[in-house]
Amino acid sequence: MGAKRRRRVMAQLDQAAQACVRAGAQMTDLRRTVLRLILEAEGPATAYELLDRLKRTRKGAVPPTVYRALDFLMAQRLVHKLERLNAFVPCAETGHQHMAQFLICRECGTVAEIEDRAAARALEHAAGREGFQPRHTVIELEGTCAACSHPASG
Amino acid sequence: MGAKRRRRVMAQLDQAAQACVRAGAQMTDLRRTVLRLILEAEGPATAYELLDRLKRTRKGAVPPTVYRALDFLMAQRLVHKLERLNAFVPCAETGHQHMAQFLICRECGTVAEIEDRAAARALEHAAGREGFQPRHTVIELEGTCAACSHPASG
DNA sequence: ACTGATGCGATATAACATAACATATGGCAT
DNA sequence: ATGCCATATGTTATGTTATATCGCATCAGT
Repeated sequence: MGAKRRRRVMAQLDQAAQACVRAGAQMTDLRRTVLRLILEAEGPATAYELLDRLKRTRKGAVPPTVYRALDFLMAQRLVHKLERLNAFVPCAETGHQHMAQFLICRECGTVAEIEDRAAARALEHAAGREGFQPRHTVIELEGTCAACSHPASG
Repeated sequence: MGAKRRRRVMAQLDQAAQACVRAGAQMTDLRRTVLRLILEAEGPATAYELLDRLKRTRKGAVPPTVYRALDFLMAQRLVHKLERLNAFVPCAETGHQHMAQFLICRECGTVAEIEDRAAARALEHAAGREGFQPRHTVIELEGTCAACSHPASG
């Protein structure tokens, strides 16, 4: 189903471009390409993996090239960084602001993004009690996913 | 209050040593020294900062020296790693297992460790709904602490 | 003494990220 | 059209964080 997937990626890229227009941000060729590479990746992609892929179509690409694009994409909330993996994934809920939470499987490397409102609220309240104003929150649960917990069951 | 503080660090080191005995783990000189450096630090300490300090008393210290000690201390839950900072802090609740949460101030660099049971429960439930078994959880809120939010108020 | 586990020394290198300065590109006021 | 500014990207170099690997020493259990 490569064709179907490519169409979905294209749609996501168009959505992202529109979001940038609304935000008054410039979705350039470079940024679009890096976002595409992230969307096309099977799982989390490291900056240097993205760089290697980027080089295929952009000869002079070097680390700052990709890190700048990543900074932009993160600022636009189109991409998340997984701090435990030093790797990047597309934002699953592009558009609305949210406190993303990630389930990282140690066995198969799969990453699932969830959004548990109760947990988010609880953390916001806990921060509030301390007089703390959160701007960016990292929530990453590392462990074993359902598939890897029930080996060869299905 | 240097003397008071030194006594507190000593007490924490002794506690840690006892915890290791109970766990059947060896608190060696190196590990004890690295833990002491972390306890003595004003805030989060990076591995290479610890290495520099360690070198003063241990000439041949190199990165693996400190990383091995850190791995041990984290396994014993005596030290936490802050993923956003690539830095290490002592565990505030040494002894009982807990899902630590950190409030990291961007202004002053202060890090507070809290433990909000409601948030922890919510995340555990959310993970459970996905069939995910968490082994290690990272929760880090980056923002502005109370002191930095109310500048020059006191 | 033998053996296996572990802790650490030592060297090298991998992986991740940014600083600093140069060059291009496009909008816009004159 | 020209000059100016802001933004994006190119370019070079370097800084920062972390691990692989091999070897030696120590020590508990047999």
